[in-house]
Amino acid sequence: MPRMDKLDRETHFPKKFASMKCQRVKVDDSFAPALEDEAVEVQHLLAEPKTDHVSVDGVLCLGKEKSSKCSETNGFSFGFNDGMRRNIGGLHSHITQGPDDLDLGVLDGFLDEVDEVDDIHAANDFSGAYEDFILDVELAQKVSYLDYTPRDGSRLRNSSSESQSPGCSGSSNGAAGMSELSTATIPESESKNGWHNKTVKCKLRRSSGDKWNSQEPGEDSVCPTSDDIEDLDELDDDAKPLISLVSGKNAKKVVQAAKAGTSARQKRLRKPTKRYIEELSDPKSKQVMERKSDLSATLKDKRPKIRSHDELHCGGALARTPKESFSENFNQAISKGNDEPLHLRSKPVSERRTNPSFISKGRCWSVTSQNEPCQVRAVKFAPKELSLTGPSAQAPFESRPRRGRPKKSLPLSFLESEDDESEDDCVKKRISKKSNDRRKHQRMWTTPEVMKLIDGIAQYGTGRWTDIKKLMFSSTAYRTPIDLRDKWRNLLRASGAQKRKSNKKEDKEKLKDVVRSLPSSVFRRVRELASLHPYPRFSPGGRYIRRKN
DNA sequence: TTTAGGG
DNA sequence: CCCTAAA
Repeated sequence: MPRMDKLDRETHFPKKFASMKCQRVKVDDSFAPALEDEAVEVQHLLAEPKTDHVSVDGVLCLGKEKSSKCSETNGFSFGFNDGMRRNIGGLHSHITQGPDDLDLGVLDGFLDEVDEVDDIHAANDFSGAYEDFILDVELAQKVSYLDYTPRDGSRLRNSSSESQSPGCSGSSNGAAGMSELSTATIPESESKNGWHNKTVKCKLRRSSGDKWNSQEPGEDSVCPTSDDIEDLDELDDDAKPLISLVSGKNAKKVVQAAKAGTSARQKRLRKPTKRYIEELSDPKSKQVMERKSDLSATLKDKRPKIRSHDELHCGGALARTPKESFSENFNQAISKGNDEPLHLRSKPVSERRTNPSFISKGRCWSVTSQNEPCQVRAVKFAPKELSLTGPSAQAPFESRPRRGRPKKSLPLSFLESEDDESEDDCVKKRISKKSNDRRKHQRMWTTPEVMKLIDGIAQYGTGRWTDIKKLMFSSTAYRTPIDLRDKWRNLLRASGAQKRKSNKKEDKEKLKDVVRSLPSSVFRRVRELASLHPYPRFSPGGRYIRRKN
């Protein structure tokens, strides 16, 4: 699609929104009336019916997905609404809170949850339709939240024709409309980030209210460690290099930066090259792009380099490749709090994974459901302060590569923010800062988990981590055998069952934290097992110890 | 692929 | 938690 010049866009947008507001004035104002406008806008955008530009992407997806996918979607949407609702109550109080006030532990939990979403995605293989939705959301967000002039506004003209809840069962209309929107939108780092920031709050809130309270006594004592803090700081730092680059107008720089980037995380975030996008933008080339993605995945370090950005608009929606990119987007959306089933999130992963009901709730994925007001509002709440909250509020919206087999290949996820040409560098800089960094996806070990681990070791001894994983942690996908082993290593150190070679204060402190958070009984067992199943198979004396079993 | 070990 | 070497 031809790119609109700025002027054009600017003039069109306001109109559109003005009309939108009129149409939906009723949306539920029980909450912060001032926010209503934006809320309405968002809502409307989400419901945006198709326009003349039917994105091929959307159509394809719709056709392919069929019923199975629908049910999956339903689960999410429903869950999200539900969660949001619960969430909203607490938002106010947190909005003004500074980043430092956030409970890091909670944040940690939230971050972990992002990963889980990824898992879910993997299981269900969501595709295009969701992407579109997500993109939509992003657009909506951009428009309603950010105070800079929206672009491509002209493409949103058809807002007058409302199509309620483009559910999965609905005609291709809804989906098409969404994809249309997304095409116009093209994730800009700003919008994305804006969302991101906002949702972090929401989630944090949710987590703190629910998760923590429901924890076991032993876990209550688990406090954020200095590690957490450090990580957060790191995030900020990591983001910096990218920020400046992203703000630059040419994608080239970004690409270079990505190349030069030392952090793997940054690499993953890398934006799609122009050429790549262009190719993908061609409706016919869907297969081509798939192939391409595979190729790029294969070529570890050889990433496509491109430059032009004009095609990005078209490419955006289409460019999303099946898996990786989508998963990322999906997660993004999730982290943005848009469609995320918060109630699911707050649950232990194991529960979620095992409970099929959440993916087949029987509800339709409808953006305009009764729950919507909540959604919108929640979004709304993402106070600007959030974007100012700094590093600690940051959270990754991207999940790490699937556990277990970390793919060396570069995920095509860099599609995230392909639009570089943006003029509003300021906004972008500020916000992109947050989106571009990733936090280590760490999941706190809970006491029950530790106990399970210990049981497993008692049964199998050390060295059979896969077995332990399978038997004791079959329901928790996020714990890999390696994780188990690492945890055991840590436990040994913490329990003093192992000679501690690190005499650094820092390390000791950390260990102390661990000890504090776990019941002493646990450590007793650890010590027992340590003598029974020596971990380093070489005893302190240097003698090899045969594994029992 | 899994384990072990180092970072 | 991540990565790599070795088995």
